Amino acid sequence: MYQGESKLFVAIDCIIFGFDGENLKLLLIKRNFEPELGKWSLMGGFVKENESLEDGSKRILNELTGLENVYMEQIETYGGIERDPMARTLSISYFALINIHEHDEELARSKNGKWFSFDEKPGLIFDHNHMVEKAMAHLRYKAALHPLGFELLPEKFTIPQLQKLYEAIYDKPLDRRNFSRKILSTDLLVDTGEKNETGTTKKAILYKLDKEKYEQQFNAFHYFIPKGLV
Amino acid sequence: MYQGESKLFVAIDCIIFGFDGENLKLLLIKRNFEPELGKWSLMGGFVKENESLEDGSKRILNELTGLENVYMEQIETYGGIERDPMARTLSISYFALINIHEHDEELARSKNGKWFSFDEKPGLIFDHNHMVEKAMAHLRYKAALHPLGFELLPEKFTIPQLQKLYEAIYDKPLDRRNFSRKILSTDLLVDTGEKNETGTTKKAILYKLDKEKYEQQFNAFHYFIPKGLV
DNA sequence: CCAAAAGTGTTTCCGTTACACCCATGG
DNA sequence: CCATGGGTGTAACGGAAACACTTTTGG
Repeated sequence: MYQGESKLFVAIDCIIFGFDGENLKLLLIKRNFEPELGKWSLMGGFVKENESLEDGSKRILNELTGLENVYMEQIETYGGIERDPMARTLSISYFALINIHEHDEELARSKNGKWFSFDEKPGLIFDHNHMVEKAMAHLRYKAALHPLGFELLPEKFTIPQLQKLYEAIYDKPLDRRNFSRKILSTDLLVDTGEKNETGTTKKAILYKLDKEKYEQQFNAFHYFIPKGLV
Repeated sequence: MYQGESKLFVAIDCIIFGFDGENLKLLLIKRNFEPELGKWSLMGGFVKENESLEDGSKRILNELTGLENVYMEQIETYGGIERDPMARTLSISYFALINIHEHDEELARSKNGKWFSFDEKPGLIFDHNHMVEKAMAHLRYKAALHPLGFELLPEKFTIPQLQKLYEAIYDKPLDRRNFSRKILSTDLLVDTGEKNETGTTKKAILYKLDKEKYEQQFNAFHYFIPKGLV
């Protein structure tokens, strides 16, 4: 069936974002395999004959982080003829937003994984730099209008933490008071009654997501950042 | 190289939108080939070994419409295991916005192509219905914020025509005066000095796109439709 | 001179912004 | 008691929405 048509290698590459409280970070691997052994790249793998793309992307993310139930989104499929010098290979990029403190550090280390801030990120193989840029642009685009940011934080978090995240995403300072009002006006946050214990000054309120409203409202337009920023 | 990894069939399917002045339409084909001979589907084809995705999508669109230089955008890649009963096949969906009056009708007819409004659209094979829905959602999402609509109109067009297009996309009536002001405030339109001759009442001004500004501002956020609509 | 569609103006309203003050905490 | 960061309030501004009037055209 479909005789005479070509079959192609199809890979999945994951752009894995994390947030450590100060900087937005990217999880990369130093390749101990060919091609481009010894260079940095995104975590990736081939799509198997009996595996859906969704399953494949989850599997590949899990191989490096040990995580399941992570927010992932298919970004784009890259299909230039010469993008992989070994053989014609398509690559479908997925971005993943993970809570950086929950992943399996041991596992990541064993796969030569390392977190990088954007200002110290090494050059990557193939078109992976381009994939990262595209994913970053998508993150900025989407986080401006949709409550994406929560995916990068722990289950309980404070509004100042969320603000730091948005400031990291857009690399711009935001007004505390306006940001707080915008976030609270979405009605997506529930006061847990607890306070952040880590601070040396006034303790901030710990909120958690109202999962139900979050699902429902995810496609509504919000404006988490000042207009004209993206 | 990459021995032991699977290769997969990879197809491209095109969601082709057109606008006839009243309704938003979709160009579909009645298949005279297997599988699903005799049923309706999107125009598609396989990606060739020596062809990039971009070239492939253009080729496939051209085979049905005879058009080149069409606005196309990659939407999503579908990779469920069972989506094509003949053989495991990925499909990358592209949407195309074409000026319905410029395509090669003869060619389209020879390929069993036919335009459908959304309310008379037949059920489609495989996951093509889902692809259409996704593309439609993308059109709504994007046209709300970016000046996409122009791609569907003739080179010279009037503001009322553009408004009818937006009303078709969102299936909602819009306020003439506010819509006109919004569009003109973008500064993307140039008055050609000509007037639309077809009307039986007051003739509307024919505008054309300021291509340069269009390219520059395409990624800026506009609000062509009232908030909360999408 | 009438109907139908196109063009332009104005007021109102609401969300965003820009800014100030108070409160809690640990040292 | 003071420095630091967190929470809340308010006035001013600007863009969007709601609405009305005038103009052009063909019949």
